[in-house]
Amino acid sequence: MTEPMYRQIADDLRAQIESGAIAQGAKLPTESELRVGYGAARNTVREAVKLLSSRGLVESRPGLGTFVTRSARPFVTTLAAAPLPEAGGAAYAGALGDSEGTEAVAGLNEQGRTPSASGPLVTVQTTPDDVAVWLGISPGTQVVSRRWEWFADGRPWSLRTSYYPFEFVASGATDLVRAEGLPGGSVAYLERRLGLVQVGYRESILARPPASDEAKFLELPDDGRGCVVTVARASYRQGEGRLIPFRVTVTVLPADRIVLVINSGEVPDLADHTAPEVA
Amino acid sequence: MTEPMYRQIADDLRAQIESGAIAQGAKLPTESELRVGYGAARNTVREAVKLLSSRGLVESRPGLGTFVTRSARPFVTTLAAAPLPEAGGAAYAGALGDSEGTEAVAGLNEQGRTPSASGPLVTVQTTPDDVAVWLGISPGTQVVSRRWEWFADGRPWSLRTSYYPFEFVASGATDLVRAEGLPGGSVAYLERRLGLVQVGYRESILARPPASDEAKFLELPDDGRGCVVTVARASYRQGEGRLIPFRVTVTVLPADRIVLVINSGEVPDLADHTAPEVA
DNA sequence: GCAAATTTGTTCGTATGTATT
DNA sequence: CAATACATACGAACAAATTTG
Repeated sequence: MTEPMYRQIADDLRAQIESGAIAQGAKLPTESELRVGYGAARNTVREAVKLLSSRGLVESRPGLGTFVTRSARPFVTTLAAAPLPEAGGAAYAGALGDSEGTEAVAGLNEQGRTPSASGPLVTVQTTPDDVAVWLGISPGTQVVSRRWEWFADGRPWSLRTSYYPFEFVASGATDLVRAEGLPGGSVAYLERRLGLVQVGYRESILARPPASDEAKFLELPDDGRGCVVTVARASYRQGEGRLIPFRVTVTVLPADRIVLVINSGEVPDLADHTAPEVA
Repeated sequence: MTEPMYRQIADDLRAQIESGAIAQGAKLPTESELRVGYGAARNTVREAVKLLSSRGLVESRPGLGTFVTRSARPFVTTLAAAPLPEAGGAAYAGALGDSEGTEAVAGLNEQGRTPSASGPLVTVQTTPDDVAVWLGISPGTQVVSRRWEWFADGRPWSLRTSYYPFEFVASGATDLVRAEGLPGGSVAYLERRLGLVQVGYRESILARPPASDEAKFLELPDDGRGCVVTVARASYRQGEGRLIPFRVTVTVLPADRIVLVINSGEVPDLADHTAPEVA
């Protein structure tokens, strides 16, 4: 029942970090010092440090040393804003995903962050299987995908990809395949062009390890540590006596730098009462 | 700029897994076989396998071998249900956190899952710093914490801890310190006993590595792989001309087994149109 | 029930490469 | 260039878990 030595060392170091005995940003003892201090082989203390590193508690840099990770102020994103039942046109407007311009990240401005985006990368492709299910179309059908890369304060912040049935383009929504932002957002464009009115949407949130392209863009270490949070939104319109999905947007965010917020009923302004950020 | 050998091996194995050449649940070659196959030392192929393991792609079991992880059907939890403005009493009722009984997990029943809970573990403690901020009370103040352990299908599903200012007990809400469920939930109890009416709440979602006690209960491997999703809810009441937080509930869920869903406006039933679950 | 074989887990030692100052 | 510190790679030995004969 005795713990392996590298776990004991890791637990000891973790306790020192969490108690503040080793402060944020401070340098850990070098591997040689740890080797002597714990009376273990260098490989063994490396196992311990790797455990902490894979948990994100410390970061190692060759030639410099190993440092306690600084927790950065997270980007706060408000998900489901209060419903806007009296707005004309679309009955519901969401904070994350409707707009393609800077409106989509207005919340970041309020936090004193400066958001920016790459233009959309537009591709026509065979539907990914999962997207086909959400859009209610047959696997193998063509879809238009529009991918944006978002930055906040110059740091990568999110990857957002929207999928539309290709038939929308054939029906006249030709701007969908132009690599430019759609004024007012794609939902408004589809309403103008095809008369599709968004009456609601469903968002699914999950956390998972990053794909390699995601890890690369979001600057997540490619060693399996850290994960991404994805917010997948299916937008619905009324049609044929039932609700029909007409767009899917997937937003991928780095888990260690974001907080998602949902307000229900009457709540104070975020500035007045900070959102819970669990340590 | 050449990739380290253990990464090349990991990439090769990952490609085989993702292409299906090694099926879900199938056994990887043993470390000895991999050593011969890749012409590397055993420690090197172990590094490669560890990388995949920390990403959750494979699981190793002593004496048996290493197997491709089976992706389980996730538990779907609906977060912000449609607002209930016409309900008497509390203006807003939430799906996750208001009720202490089985109502809180009714959604699981609909999925054919059988939820169960341990009784609450009640403690009176000094306020954790973060909780103090959300409750708007001074650090060092006493709070009542009520922790529930939830299971679904016999598997651990979530840890839920609610915090209340201790003054509520002194003011007459003495049942808060009893280790029993409160009929109708604690929000209803506080309204009956103290006249506190919940007018809204804010939920903050984030993903982070598990604390060691969380990893233990949720049966997450203690090797840093995997993370937890936390949903922290601050509940507000109207008072003194402003909104005052009166309760904080933190729910901790295993990231690899859950999906959070938010509905806005008109959406189909979940059973009719499956929530997006991004692969 | 027990012993052997198989497979992963832990620990050590050593050597060399690479990034930073 | 030299010193420092982490990264990679190899080899070896023993421990612990599991299955099989």
